[in-house]
Amino acid sequence: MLPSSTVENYLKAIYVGETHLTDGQKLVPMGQLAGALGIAPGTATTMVKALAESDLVDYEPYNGVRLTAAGQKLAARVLRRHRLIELFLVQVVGMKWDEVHDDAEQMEHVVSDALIERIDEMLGRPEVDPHGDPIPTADGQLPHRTLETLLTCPLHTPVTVARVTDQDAAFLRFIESHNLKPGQTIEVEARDDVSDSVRLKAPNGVRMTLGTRAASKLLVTG
Amino acid sequence: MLPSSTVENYLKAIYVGETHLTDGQKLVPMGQLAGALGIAPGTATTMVKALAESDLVDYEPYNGVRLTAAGQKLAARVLRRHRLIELFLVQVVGMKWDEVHDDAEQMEHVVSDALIERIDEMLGRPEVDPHGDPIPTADGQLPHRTLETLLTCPLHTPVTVARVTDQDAAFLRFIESHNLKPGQTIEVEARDDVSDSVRLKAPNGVRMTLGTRAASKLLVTG
DNA sequence: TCGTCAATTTTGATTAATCAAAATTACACC
DNA sequence: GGTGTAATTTTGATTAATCAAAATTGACGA
Ligand SMILES: [Mn+2]
Ligand SMILES: [Mn+2]
Ligand SMILES: [Mn+2]
Ligand SMILES: [Mn+2]
Repeated sequence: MLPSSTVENYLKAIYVGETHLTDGQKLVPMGQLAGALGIAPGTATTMVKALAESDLVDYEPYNGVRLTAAGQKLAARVLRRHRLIELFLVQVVGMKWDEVHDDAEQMEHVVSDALIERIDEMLGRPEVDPHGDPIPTADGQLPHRTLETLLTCPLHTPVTVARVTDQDAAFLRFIESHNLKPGQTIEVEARDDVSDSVRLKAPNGVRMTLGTRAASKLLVTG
Repeated sequence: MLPSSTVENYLKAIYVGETHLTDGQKLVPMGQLAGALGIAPGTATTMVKALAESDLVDYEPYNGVRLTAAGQKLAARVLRRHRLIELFLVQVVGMKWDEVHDDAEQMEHVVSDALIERIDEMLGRPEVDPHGDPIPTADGQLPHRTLETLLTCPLHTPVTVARVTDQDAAFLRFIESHNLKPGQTIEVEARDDVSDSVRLKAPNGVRMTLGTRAASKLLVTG
């Protein structure tokens, strides 16, 4: 009756996948799900049918999958654990923000509710993890902030980095080494479509240029 | 190639089982192993044959099982993790010593080497866990202390509690509430075979009586 | 309208871990 | 030395999770 790590990973992937859906879409395609989980497409289909059987998802063959209320609750719980654990490993244990993801990926499935509560308390009921990702509340709500990317925020205006949407360790180290972690204030000076780049001023006043691909992964508040 | 949680649990159970063997015995009986893991005897037989195939154990049908050097190394690693995690949860996270076992039982299989090293460092390379159980060293040695139980230690002589060999939460709470945790100094005042009991003086001077069963679970140093 | 093709599903297998219950074995006792 | 019993092993099945490759579907462009 209690969900396996595998089931938890599927639900979490669907949950996150839903937040990435463009505009009107309501279903996460099976291919995207399989890709996110690193499994064969056929495996995802089989598993999703089983999840539908347990009323954790709604499944429309050939269209995709969506969480039910029950599925959402479980998924939010796992995501909450993941992000609390990441923050705990950084703040309390002193690990680096680029090395906590894999541990959190495993620990999210096994730590007790008592330990999670203890962690949440130690951290002072935090709202975001080390990457600026919002932490679902204990009752399953995912706080939503409207953020802009470096591609859409106003030019020549100080903005604060709020979130980095790429868990890749090399990318995170790059961000850190250039003082672009969440909390830092920066300013976009120019964008150029032709050169596919964004020029900005880092907190220390240093100028630097990012490709648009990378720039789109930095979310900021005005 | 990397051992599953299940394999790690088998190896750890055999490892601990070996330390409980009376004098000349060298093999852990299958029944004892199955009992320790809470699985059916036939399951243990099947699994142990697979472990033998991987050269992690030596298996003598109808006699029992023993770890090879390779098996010992893996088992010591898991036990080290378990005990470091328990101590970490008590010392750093502030959990109680009677509630950390189950979390450690799961986390021992999933946390990264980097996290374990960080924990070991934070704790100052500890030698024993919250229950006084010795922590295997990073190179797989299990430090051995010769301890006596409350049934064998000298009478009317101050002794220090060094280890409590029962993970049961109710028992641990009892020990704690009577100030008998490792580190406390106590004195055995009398033993009586007929009444099956041991009378002792707790640190605060309070007199109390334990049954021999319970008394045998408290290990002390002179 | 139709064909193509990418996405998806189905099929057939495999691996790991487990159980219940039947069969076997060892050994201790008479 | 036989025999009974407890421990152990074997047998036959089940469940969860996965893959590769074949089959199917559906949407879009010609
Ligand atoms: Mn996970
Ligand atoms: Mn994160
Ligand atoms: Mn374990
Ligand atoms: Mn312990």
